[in-house]
Amino acid sequence: MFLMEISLSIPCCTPLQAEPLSEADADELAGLLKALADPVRLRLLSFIAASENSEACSCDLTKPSGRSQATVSHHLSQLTEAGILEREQRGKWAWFRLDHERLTGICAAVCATPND
Amino acid sequence: MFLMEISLSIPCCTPLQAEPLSEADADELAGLLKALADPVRLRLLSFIAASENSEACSCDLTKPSGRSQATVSHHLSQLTEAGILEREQRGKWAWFRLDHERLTGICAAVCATPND
DNA sequence: TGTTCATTTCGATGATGGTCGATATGTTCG
DNA sequence: CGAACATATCGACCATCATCGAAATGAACA
Repeated sequence: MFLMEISLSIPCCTPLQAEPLSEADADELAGLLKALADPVRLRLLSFIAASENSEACSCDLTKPSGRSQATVSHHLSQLTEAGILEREQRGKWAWFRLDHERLTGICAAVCATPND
Repeated sequence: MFLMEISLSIPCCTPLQAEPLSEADADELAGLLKALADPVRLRLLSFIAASENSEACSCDLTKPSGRSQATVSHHLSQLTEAGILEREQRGKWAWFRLDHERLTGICAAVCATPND
């Protein structure tokens, strides 16, 4: 059973339910949602979120995802390009951290209503 | 400038950030996000949300979307199948209403953290 | 500098998905 | 029942995308 409260400010996109979305705004929000809308990417995010400090090394992500190293790199790039992950090079390893604000911004754009 | 507060309970899916998602949970959540992740569908939702009582007739959605009647019907079906829209037949017209709970449930699954 | 290892990029392939015209289904009304 | 209209389904086409092996890039270290 879950009961939770989320406080949001400064969404990343024009809110869906505030007024009719322009084509450009719809493209932008759809692009971010597309980045989320893949089971492998969701599991990568989930794995990272469950790790210490919400960050994980790329080398630890290949095995649990069940995909090739090239495919995992591809997905991580997409999430990074969408601003949902942040990439940091540490020695020869690449570390990825979750950007919680970005994620809540996307949610705010989808769910926020004018009366909020 | 937007400043808003969203109260959530009973998300529709296993939360992304609570623990590592199973493949089945990831597939389910990805399916719902895919339903959202299209600019035409986002604009349809936005148009409906901005209408009286958060509902609109299919006949009023074709023109503003800039797509053919067949394509609009296709998108409305996808949103309905995902539970984001509810379809109701009134005479020969089909009316669609936004399911706010479903939408906030999806957002909760994406954004909710264990400490919420 | 050259070797080693982690990661990205490239190229190709198969699958999924958005789009539309045409047709089918379903609803109202005379 | 039959005509008229709204919506859904069908079939086809084209674009996008997930996937992987192979090759290229980048970083550490001897």
